[in-house]
Amino acid sequence: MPGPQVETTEGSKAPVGKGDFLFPGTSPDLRQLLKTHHRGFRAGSILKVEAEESGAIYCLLSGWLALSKLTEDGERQIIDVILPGEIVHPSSADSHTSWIQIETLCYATVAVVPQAAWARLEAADPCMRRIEAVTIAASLSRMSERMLRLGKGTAESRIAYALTEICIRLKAIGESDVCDYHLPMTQQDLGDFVGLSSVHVCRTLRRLSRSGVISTADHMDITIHDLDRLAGIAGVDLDRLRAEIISAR
Amino acid sequence: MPGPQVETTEGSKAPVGKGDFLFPGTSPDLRQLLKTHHRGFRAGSILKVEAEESGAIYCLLSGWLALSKLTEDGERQIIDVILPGEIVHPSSADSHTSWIQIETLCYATVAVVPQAAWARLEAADPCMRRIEAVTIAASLSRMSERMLRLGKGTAESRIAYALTEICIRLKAIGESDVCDYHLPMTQQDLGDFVGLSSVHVCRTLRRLSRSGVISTADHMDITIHDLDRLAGIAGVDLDRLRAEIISAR
DNA sequence: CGATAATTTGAGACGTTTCAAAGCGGGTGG
DNA sequence: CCACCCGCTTTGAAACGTCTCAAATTATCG
Repeated sequence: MPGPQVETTEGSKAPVGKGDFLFPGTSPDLRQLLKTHHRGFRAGSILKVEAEESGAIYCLLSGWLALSKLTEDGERQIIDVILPGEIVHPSSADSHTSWIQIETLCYATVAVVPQAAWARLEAADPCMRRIEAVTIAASLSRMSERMLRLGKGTAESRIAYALTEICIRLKAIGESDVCDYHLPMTQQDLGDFVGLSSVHVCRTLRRLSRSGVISTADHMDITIHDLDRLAGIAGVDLDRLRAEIISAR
Repeated sequence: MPGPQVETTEGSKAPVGKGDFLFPGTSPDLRQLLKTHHRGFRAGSILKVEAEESGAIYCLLSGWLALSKLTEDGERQIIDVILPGEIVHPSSADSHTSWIQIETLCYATVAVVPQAAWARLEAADPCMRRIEAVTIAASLSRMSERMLRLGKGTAESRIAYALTEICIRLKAIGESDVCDYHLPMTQQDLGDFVGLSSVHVCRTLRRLSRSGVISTADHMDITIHDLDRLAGIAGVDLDRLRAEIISAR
């Protein structure tokens, strides 16, 4: 695990995602808010530590985030991966500390909006409510799909599910028309995401390649050759999954 | 797995939970709404099937619910356990099908409130917003704590965590002052909850009893003799956990 | 081009599952 | 009221999947 510092500096790679266009039904007020609090974070930055004081909402404009938890002995579980256009509410039930650690998986631009400003916007613009409800529903849905495979489910189906889920979500935001994308994670990260050791992630990935379902190029460039077969291995109905985790628009 | 039917009949056992008193800052309107849509379900009823059309919000007044997912080959993962005073929003991102199966773990009374009525109440009473936000935050927090242990974490720590979480939540609603409660689940259910086979749940439970941390009596009566030690095995900081999953009030 | 991090592969250890069978308990019908 | 039955728990033994350790290989970056 690298030792990432809290960074605000501009990063190196071209950003993924198209900013405001990602947020549906965007009011001028929201656009303004996002622009005002817009910040860049380099890969591996920690935006928020778990149990830390938290008074802001995080809107991802470009790049990838990981929400993670750490065990006492320093092992990491990635609870969710956040893509451009998604919103993170880090406040837990006590409404002032964070339930999660927020880190960047690559260079990312994020609008860190203070809760007060967010609440004002919410009150002013009724359609914000719907966006939020849908965001939360999608996040619960995909978390529970992953839990299902963490509990029951082999290494193959966990990896296959993760690749399928990411693929579908990327398509929904127009990042990948074909089933071909770059995962900005190491095999270690992917292991922390699906509950496997990095060694076994490697083996599983290679088994999937050998069987021709996917192929991988340098540093986690994934090509899905047969999405239906991958979904089969994941044990997921693609249409049902899309309905559950993709906003209706 | 039993074959539970969709039941609406009154059940047999005395209900757990005190109805309206559980919902904080309860407005007369909410009380009225809960009373109107109040229904009883016997143990093992399925209130909602996954991917089914869903147009209601479920407020649990008494008893226990399980939110579960099924794999293609019929295995079940319990995603969350719901206690009296908690609210379930089954709508997924497409906002009209359910992301989860809802079932009763014992006789339960539930207010099944149509979305329209709920939305009206939400619009009328601003404090509903806060209740909902806190409910969702708590649910995300405890789901992610469980994911952390599903991914990393031994059988012992998974079971220990589940028992700890339930204990803390029961205390918060005044159901159990001492660390002594009845779990309305079989060992199979508990296994489906923490991602273990029922056989291994049994072994783990007995190991925990033999070491004196807990003891179990007939059909899942749990007594926690040393909550701190149990929390230690679970790898959880009790105060941090309470802050994350218990509403501030 | 050397240093450092990430991937790949092998072999053995470990924890959990599966299969099987034996106790226990509670409910039902005779 | 007893006997039976069925579901749940308990225990053992073997099989299986994943992890750990270790070393070789390959990419990345200064």
